[in-house]
Amino acid sequence: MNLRELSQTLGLSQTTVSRALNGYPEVSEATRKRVSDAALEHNYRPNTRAKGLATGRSMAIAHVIPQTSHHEMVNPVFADFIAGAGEIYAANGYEMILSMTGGRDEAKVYRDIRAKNSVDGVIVHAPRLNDSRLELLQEIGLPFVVHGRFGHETDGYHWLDMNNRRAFARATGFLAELGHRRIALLNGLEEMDFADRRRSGYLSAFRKHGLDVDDALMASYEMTEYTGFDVTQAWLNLPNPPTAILTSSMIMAMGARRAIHAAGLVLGRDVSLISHDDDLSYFRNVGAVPEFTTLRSSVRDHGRRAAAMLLRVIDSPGATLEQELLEAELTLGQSTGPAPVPLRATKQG
Amino acid sequence: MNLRELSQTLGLSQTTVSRALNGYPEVSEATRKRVSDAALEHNYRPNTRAKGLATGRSMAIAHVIPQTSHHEMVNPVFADFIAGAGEIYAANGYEMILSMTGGRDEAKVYRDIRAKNSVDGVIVHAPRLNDSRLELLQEIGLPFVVHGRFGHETDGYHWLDMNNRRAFARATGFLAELGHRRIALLNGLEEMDFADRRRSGYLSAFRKHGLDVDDALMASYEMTEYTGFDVTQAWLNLPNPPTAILTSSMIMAMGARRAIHAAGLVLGRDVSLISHDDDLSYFRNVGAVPEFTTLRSSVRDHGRRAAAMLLRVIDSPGATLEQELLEAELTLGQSTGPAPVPLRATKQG
DNA sequence: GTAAACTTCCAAAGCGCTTTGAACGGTGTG
DNA sequence: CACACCGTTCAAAGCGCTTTGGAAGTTTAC
Repeated sequence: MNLRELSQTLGLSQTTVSRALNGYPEVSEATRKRVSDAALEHNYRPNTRAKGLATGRSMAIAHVIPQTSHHEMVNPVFADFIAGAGEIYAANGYEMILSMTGGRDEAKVYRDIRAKNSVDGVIVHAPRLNDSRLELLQEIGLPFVVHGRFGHETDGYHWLDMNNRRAFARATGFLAELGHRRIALLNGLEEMDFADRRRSGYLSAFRKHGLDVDDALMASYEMTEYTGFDVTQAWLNLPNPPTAILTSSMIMAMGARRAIHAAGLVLGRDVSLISHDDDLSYFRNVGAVPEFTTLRSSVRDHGRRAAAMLLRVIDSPGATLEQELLEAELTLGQSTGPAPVPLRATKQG
Repeated sequence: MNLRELSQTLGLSQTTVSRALNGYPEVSEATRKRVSDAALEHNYRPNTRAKGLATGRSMAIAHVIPQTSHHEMVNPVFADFIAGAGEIYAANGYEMILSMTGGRDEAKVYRDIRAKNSVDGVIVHAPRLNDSRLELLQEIGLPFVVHGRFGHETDGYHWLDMNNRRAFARATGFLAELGHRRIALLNGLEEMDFADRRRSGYLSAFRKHGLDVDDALMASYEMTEYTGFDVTQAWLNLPNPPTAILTSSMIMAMGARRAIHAAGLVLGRDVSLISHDDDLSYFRNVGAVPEFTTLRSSVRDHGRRAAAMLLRVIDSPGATLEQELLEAELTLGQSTGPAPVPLRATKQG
């Protein structure tokens, strides 16, 4: 059933039917009712493409997923982010199209999207420290919202980010106040913006608490379970191992936990652990007292907010610069405790 | 740059330019070259919507992600499946649109997709045992491929599935041959088709090896880490605990491993564990001898195959019924070993 | 040299929608 | 009664592409 057929069965013009369905004022309530009843009865939906062609709007948003690395091809947090964004799109009649850059030229993917005119806007994922995408996107003039920020270039574009720096400063400070002086950081890949901000927060707390930075205790890797295990195991074998570890993802934290157990140590007593937690549904850190102390920030919620932001930007372009910085919540769990005694002793010496 | 502009700069008609770019024979090689050079130079891409409107094909595939349950809202394996499918779509000029049913009426989502005419086909995820979608999809006449099967209704539609029954029969048999007699099954939600087939395979091995089925050792839950932990912990506290556990997902296996460690037991010695493994990139079970013994079947590969299948179905509708059953690979790791002695003794008694 | 057969290109219609500009009938006003 | 005005409806153009049905121009066949 298309518009022409529907209008014919109603004995009305396409114009009137179209207007009735789209809520235009120049149609009487009586006919509007008649039209929408008929539309419902025949399960009429306007053809997406025809509507898009006529309006110049496609009612679709693209999420461009970069291939961040060889192993971490699909970061599991994308799934939750996208689920959140999808809620907003569904509620607003938008479609979500997903496009993985794979091995292809990233710039080409964006340019294609622009040239094909198939979406009204883009959500940019996984911004890097020196990311050519900012310039590119501004050049091609496609509305976009970034989940995160592009290094020091934080102005002139719309973004939504978690306050990574403050979160990791806070967590590091919390551990320092528990007496830990050897605090390790198990971070994501160095070139990622979030990883840089987290390290920066970590280091600022070191300065504030007068701790000595040890490069050996800062690692940047793909955020897989096995990396978490390997790195932690290596750290625990150090002559002067860390008494506390900060990890950038729950998956890494699970690997770290495994290494700690494997070494015969007890989490929260021998080694403290704080992880950033995207609050993924299938990893939920539950219980009266959760197992892990975490910096929690729901990536699903980020998805919702970023999507809503993009829709606002599309609706009123150039209205305001939308920038939202979300705070992570430090949630106490059983994985943190005071620094073990032997190290407290060295702290005094 | 659109077709009209491009044809004007070339001094050709839109017809000729369109044909040149789409490889039609009635255009000389010389002009074809001239046209495609100009298209490249101006970065011309045909407008997706206009092309779709004209051809009646939208060059897009929808993946409809059901909300399987409250907690496991976004099954993490979808991400990898979709990444695999995305490769195929990208290589064939298709777009992938993602649509989560969320809390909405599932049938309505499919009907809308059909009525809006915005995709050429659908991949159906997470089929259930009694799933009304089969009838619905056949009624509305939208090409579709199912990842999995709809219960006993295995004919009359295109599907790609893993041989869940055989895989779990094999793993159970393998454990039985190692002397285990108390083998537990930690499965996904009961209404899911895959869970039913896995239990059926598990039970068939019980019959074959003359083992006694104990309902207390069969659990069906959402496949989260915490469920894996909780259920395993409860099992280990049983007066007559299992000596081996089969899990339906690596995430559950990780929870199970945690419970085994927490009980002071050693994986592969005190308790054996075999998990189904979707071969997710961030959970990859690596190492010379992998930690877990698994039934491995790359869900990313499933995504590729299902996508390719759907494209074939769309290209030649009604050609053949495409049904592909993939075998999982039993990969030996360190999580399995002979049944511990005290239980071997009871086996004799 | 002319008809037939290709080759190469084009004008125009059509895909299903929105939207502009105009028409039509009914009301209120002077 | 004529006029303007308003509410309601419509015909037609246009979005950017493909494709049908020619129409030129070029080659081959007799």
